[in-house]
Amino acid sequence: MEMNQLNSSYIGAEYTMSIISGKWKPLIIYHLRQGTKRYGQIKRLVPDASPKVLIQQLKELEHDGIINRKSYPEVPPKVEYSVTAKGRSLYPVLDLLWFWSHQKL
Amino acid sequence: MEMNQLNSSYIGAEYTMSIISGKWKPLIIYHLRQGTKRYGQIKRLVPDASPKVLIQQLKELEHDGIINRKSYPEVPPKVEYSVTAKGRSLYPVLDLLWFWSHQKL
DNA sequence: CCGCATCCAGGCGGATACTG
DNA sequence: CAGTATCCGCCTGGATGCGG
Repeated sequence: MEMNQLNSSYIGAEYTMSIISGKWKPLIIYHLRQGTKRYGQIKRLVPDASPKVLIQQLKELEHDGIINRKSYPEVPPKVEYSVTAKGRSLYPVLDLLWFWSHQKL
Repeated sequence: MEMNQLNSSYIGAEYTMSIISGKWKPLIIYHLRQGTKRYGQIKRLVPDASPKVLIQQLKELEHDGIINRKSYPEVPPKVEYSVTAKGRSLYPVLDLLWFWSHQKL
């Protein structure tokens, strides 16, 4: 499928946006892009997100197959988040969105 | 400014999305991409949008400099909408969003 | 340490009827 | 023809306190 032809409309663009358009999702993905992180680390990197919302966004990203959650059966608990292959395929999209916003026209 | 370096975080990606993430905006831009259109034509091309919401989306796109509104002082009224240069610079973004959603992983 | 439960507020979009 | 006006439901995200 070639991009230059037959984007029959932009149906589907909304789908992509629905996946990355949570309040903290781009930031979460950005930080996880630097490498696997524990929940507490993410919490500190995104301090303005309340725990409820942060968990919510992580769950949605996990549900959409963008990130992976790995829980270790330890005490105290340890949970690691990392970006999946599908998630990595989003990098060019987020890069372009970022780039457009910083462009002078 | 190069895209491959220093996207200091993804701050800004949200801005781009806020511009194109109205319910009918991608579809509106898609249709206007084919050429200048009158309000009534857009209304027929996007029939599921109520007049209120359609106008609202057009106004926001205009306010953000994505489309241009040209009103002719005639009776009956005639209004034409077209995509601006800034709006055209969004095409690659929307194309990529569309492409990602149709990708098999 | 890593969450979940509850309550709440603001904004977006839908339905319908009306106007210069 | 090209919009306005009004009312209203839903969903996202925020605040706060509790639990395994």
